[in-house]
Amino acid sequence: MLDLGFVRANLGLVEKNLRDRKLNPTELLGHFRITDERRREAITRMENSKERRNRLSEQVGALKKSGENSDALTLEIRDLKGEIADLEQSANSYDNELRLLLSRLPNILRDEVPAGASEADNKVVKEWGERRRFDFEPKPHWEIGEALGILDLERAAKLSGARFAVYMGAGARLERALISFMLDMHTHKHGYTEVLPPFMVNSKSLFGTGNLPKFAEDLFRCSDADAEAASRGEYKDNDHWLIPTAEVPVTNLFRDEILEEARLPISFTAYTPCFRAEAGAAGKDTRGIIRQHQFQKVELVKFTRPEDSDVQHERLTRDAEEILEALGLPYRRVLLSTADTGFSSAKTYDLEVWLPGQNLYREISSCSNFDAFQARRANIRYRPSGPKAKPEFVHTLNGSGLAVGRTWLAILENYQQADGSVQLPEILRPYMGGTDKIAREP
RNA sequence: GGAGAGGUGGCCGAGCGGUUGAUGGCUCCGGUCUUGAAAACCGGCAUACCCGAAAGGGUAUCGGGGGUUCGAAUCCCUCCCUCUCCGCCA
Repeated sequence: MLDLGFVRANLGLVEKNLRDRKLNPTELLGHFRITDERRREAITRMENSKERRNRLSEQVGALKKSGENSDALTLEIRDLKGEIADLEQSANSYDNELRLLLSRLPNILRDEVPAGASEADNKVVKEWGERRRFDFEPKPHWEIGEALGILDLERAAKLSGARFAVYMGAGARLERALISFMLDMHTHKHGYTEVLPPFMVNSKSLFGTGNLPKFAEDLFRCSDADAEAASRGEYKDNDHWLIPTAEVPVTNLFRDEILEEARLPISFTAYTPCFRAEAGAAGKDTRGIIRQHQFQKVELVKFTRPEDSDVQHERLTRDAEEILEALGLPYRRVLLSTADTGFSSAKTYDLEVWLPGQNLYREISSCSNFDAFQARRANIRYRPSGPKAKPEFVHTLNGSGLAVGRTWLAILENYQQADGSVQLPEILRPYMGGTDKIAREP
């Protein structure tokens, strides 16, 4: 969320930011000025009436104390009460309207984010690794997986419908191996603390990371969660939604807290399944396990001082890249354009892995700097040391380190052999019981 | 799920209808003292919003919401959370 005072003072900039993101400023910002004015007017009138009530009430107290009659004042206050209730209602309604408006405004993009109209304008800033040359026609992962008997999409559909997967045998173990390998690397080598958070969160948490109110349709919710209420700006702490990413529970760990500066930066890594409704993605990526309602992911989350977030963003992105490098998977780093950068993010790098079976690069990680945008929504602050010592919002960052399902399929496609087996990258072998390949069981 | 106890400022902890944003202690910040530090002493220290050029003023906030009252941290209702005991359970 942007700061109200900031939006008021920089309306032009906010509007430009919306245009850069290819969003509609009229729709999102339409009555900001008017709503803001009406809200302030209503608040001022309400507070003036309350002040009068408080003064009169004080006088009643004084009269009662000295044993004098206070009936006249009491009656006057009674009249005031109705007036206050009306003013309060109107002030609240303008206040809610403005807050909802504010909460739907995306983060301000960094200057270095390339201008663009779509993902086609994303900028490749780096390429790593050599694409393997095959002496046979490389297959897509769904063919390799089904043939090896380690991926069963048909039975998954029977169990749960489209966009689910069942991993079998070495396939299941490979998923688990990848999770362990990634967590080990991030905790041992990159200095992250491992977290195992709940896989369900309340709507307050989803507001904190920016998933609500705008993206309710992307989420799976439990029977106690009310999407309608969330769209009105009501966020509960006792309802349940399935997490779309570990970013939500992990970022919200410090919601409504003040951190000691000496603790920063804080780096967490978490493995969780992720649940996404994928509304609006109908017909997209229907083959294989590219786009699932449930997938596993190892996430990286950082909390930093404002002045450190850019450096930490680079570092976090490197931490994710090192997983790909350790696995020997060719990838490229892409700086997302203004149109493709997510709602809460000020700047995002995507890592795209090479998939020879489909002859394309595919997103496998997304690493973002959110500035104070999430911290403001979730009220996550730190106390700077020194004479000023006033709490300030931290900066939050996160990135996939990596999406496990997509890593799984990248290994199948990149390491497939002519005989249908899949060679395992050296570094994974200890996690796979010492075997060096996945082959069809005889 | 049932019974009981409790949720107060960065932390601990008083207050249990009347100028209480809230006693006190700790932490933190500034100062005195000291060669320096510690100790001691003095002073300062919540947040958001509204009005105001500013100085300053106002409103709200004692887990959340609602109610009673001229007036609520204090009384009532309700929800949430924590702790203890019982039950159930992977």
